[in-house]
Amino acid sequence: MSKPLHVLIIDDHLAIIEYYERIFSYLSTNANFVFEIDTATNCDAAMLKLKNAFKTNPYDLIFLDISLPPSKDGTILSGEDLGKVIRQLFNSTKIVVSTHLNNNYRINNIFNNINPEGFLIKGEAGFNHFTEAIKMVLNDTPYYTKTVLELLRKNVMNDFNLDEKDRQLLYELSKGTKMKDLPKTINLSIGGIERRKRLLKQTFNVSKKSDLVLIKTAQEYGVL
Amino acid sequence: MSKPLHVLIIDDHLAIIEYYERIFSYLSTNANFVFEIDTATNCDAAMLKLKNAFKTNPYDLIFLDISLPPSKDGTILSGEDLGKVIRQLFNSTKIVVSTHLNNNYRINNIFNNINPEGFLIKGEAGFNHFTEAIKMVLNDTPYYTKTVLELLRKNVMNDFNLDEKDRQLLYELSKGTKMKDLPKTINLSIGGIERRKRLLKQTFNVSKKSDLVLIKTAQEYGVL
DNA sequence: GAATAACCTTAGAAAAACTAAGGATTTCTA
DNA sequence: TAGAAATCCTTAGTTTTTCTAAGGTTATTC
Repeated sequence: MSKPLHVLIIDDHLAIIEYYERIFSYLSTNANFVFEIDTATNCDAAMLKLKNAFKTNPYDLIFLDISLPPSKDGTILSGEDLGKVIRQLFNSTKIVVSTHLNNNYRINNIFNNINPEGFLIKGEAGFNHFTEAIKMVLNDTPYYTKTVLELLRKNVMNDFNLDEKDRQLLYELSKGTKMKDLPKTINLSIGGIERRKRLLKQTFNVSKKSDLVLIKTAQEYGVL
Repeated sequence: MSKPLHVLIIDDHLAIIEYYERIFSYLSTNANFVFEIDTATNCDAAMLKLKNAFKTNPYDLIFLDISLPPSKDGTILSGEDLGKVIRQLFNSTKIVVSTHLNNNYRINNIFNNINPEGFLIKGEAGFNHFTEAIKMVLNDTPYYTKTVLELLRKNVMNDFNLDEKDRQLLYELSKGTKMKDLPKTINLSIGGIERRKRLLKQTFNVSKKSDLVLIKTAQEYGVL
């Protein structure tokens, strides 16, 4: 019998953890896998498990929720930070992100920060999706659910060449941040920001239209 | 009983067509689908089918090979052109591209020109992949095989902000075009092209390395 | 080893991006 | 609804980036 696959489940809802455990146990009996499963319900517990595993028995697979309460010392703010740590610590650990977040900007950020092998949106993933995801990811094939795939697809398509500031601007606008407050976060003069907004409206073909239209269009294109 | 799904299979190998037909027939008996299947083995035949279907019975699903012999009149050069026509003619037809091509530059182009709902690399797709692809695509969920997914994933990740000229430069270099000939195709002075190449090497962290290294790195990142 | 192409530097021109300031217009709100 | 606040749109001037042109150095190759 081969060495069991070391798995860590990180989620702040016990019910979800139990759900995942059931899925792994199903795979054990039906697909000939052997798992050794750890769990953590918050960032601190997760960090502890990760540090221990680092020395002795690195994880093969980590299920990672993004919305987690921050660590006590405030250094780890979410599952996203945790994911970054995992990538730093282990280089062959497969990460499967499972989250209810479903807006493009956040998904994009998660790809940039974690680049997970699997990415499931909770609302669209059921038992079959999870079993499939585990099998695929362990087999070196990425697994993404519908919303994620659609975002990826839009992403290859459009070639807008926005830089970080553009994206930040769009994001802040979508949150309703006021123009006069933007220079604090974006490091440009009001004029410069206005210029960029004008150009953004141009690239999205919504010149002369409202900011709301800009935001919605950017979202449609999967940029936001 | 519901209206049958109108399917067109385009591939220049009869064996492949018969293989696909078997898959559709399997789905008919095992997954309660009803298909009406047309086939075409070259661009002209495909165009004819498309034009006929346009008036009477538009296709729900089209399986499209990319490497096809060009049409007699030389207007349709490959499955890629055919895909563009399909997108122009029909707006609700799902396209599944199945091809043996597997380099990033071509895959990228196919996304930009056709943006298929399904994309399978022939070497990595077997019976299960095809049945799964059909079911998923008809259910409005994109389906892509491993290589394609990995490319898409790289694509969200890297944020190099290359413009058309950069890409063109990389492409020409990869073909072995000489620097002195580039101004003819790229519309910049030699100096400007040299500058861009220097910057490209910088963004890919291969400054001071050879052009070949640049090309290979760009390919690894899925840009080329 | 001479020709050819690639690479690098420099100086200057041209274009693009940004700042700052002020006025016109719209939107908010008390 | 009048006044305040925020946005939008100029303009003029500065800084930064990008490009051209030309010439010199270093590899390649025939």
